[in-house]
Amino acid sequence: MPELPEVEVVRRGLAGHVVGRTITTVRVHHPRAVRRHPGGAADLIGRLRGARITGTGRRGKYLWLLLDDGESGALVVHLGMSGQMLLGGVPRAEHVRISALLDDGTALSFVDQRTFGGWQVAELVEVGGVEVPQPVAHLGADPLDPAFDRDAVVKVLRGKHSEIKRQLLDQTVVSGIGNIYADEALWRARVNGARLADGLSRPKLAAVLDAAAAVMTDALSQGGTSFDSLYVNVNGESGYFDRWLNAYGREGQGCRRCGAIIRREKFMNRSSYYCPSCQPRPRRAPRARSGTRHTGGGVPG
DNA sequence: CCCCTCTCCTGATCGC
DNA sequence: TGCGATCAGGAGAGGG
Repeated sequence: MPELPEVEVVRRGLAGHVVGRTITTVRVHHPRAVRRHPGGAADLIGRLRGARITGTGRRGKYLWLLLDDGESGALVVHLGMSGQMLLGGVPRAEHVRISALLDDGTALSFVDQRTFGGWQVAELVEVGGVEVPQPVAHLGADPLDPAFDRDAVVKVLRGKHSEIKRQLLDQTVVSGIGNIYADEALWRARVNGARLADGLSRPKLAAVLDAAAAVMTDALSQGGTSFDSLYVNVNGESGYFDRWLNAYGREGQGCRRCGAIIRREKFMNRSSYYCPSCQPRPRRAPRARSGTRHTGGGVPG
C-alpha cells in the first residue's frame, strides 16, 4: 500500500523523466480514475494536452506535477491502494486507467487494479505560506516536510480524545502515515495504538511522531516497502523495506526487541499489529462504550 | 465542531 | 471443482 515513502519514490522517479516535457496525448480508459476531477474526462484531457510539466511536488500520500499551460495548475495524483505511475512499457494492460504521451515519446501510464486512486487537474492555493494544489490544502504537513512542526502537532494531539492510531491515520493532523507505518511508529515508540491521544504525555507524543519520521526515512532509503506486489516504482520495481518491518504483518512471530509474540487485532475494520509486552494495552478499553461512566463533564465552550 | 462508521473496488486466498 | 466469505485499506460522505 503506497504511503509517504512509496509515493516519494514515485515522485522522484517521475521528476527525473518528465520535468520540462510537454504532454501531447491523454486517454482516459476508466471513468473512476478521474471521478475527483470536477469536469470529468473530457475536461481533464483538455487541460493536460499541450501543458508543459515544470516541476513536481508531494504532500502526504498525494503527488503532483506542476503544469504551465498559460496559467499555473497541477496534475494531482493519488495512488489509492494499488495505483502505479509507470514510464515506458506497461505489463498489465487490463488495469491501465489513464495513458499519456509526452513530446519526447515517453509513455506515462496510470495503472490501478482497485481503482481507489486517480488524477485531477487543480489550481494552486496558498496554505501556511506554501503553494499547494487545492485538493491537498486540507492536509497537515507530513513528517518529512521541512515545514513540519512537530511540537505544534503534539499540541493538537493533546487535545484529541481519540485513540492515537486513529489520529496518526487522520491526514488532516499529520499526513503520509497509513496502516503500515502507523503500526511501525507505535512499535518503535512503545505505545499501544488504542491509547487515547489526550492521555499521552507530550514527550510520548513527540516520540511517536519522531518514530514515524524515522521509520519513513528508513523506508525511503530502502526504496519503499514491497509488502504487496502492487506497489512499484516508475520502472515497475518493488522496494525491500518489508524485510525490516517490526510489527506489521508479523502476527505470531517474536518481537525483535523482547521476544513476546506479536498480536493482531481488528481496529477500524483493519488490522493492527503490536507487541503485547512492549506496547501494553490501556487498562480501560476506550472503545468499550457499554456501561462506561465518564464524569461526562461539561466542556467549557 | 468533534468523533466515528460505512462504503467504494478488485483479486487472492480460505473453508466447506 | 466450485463458490461464497474474508481480507487488503485511503479517503470522504454522512451520522450521531
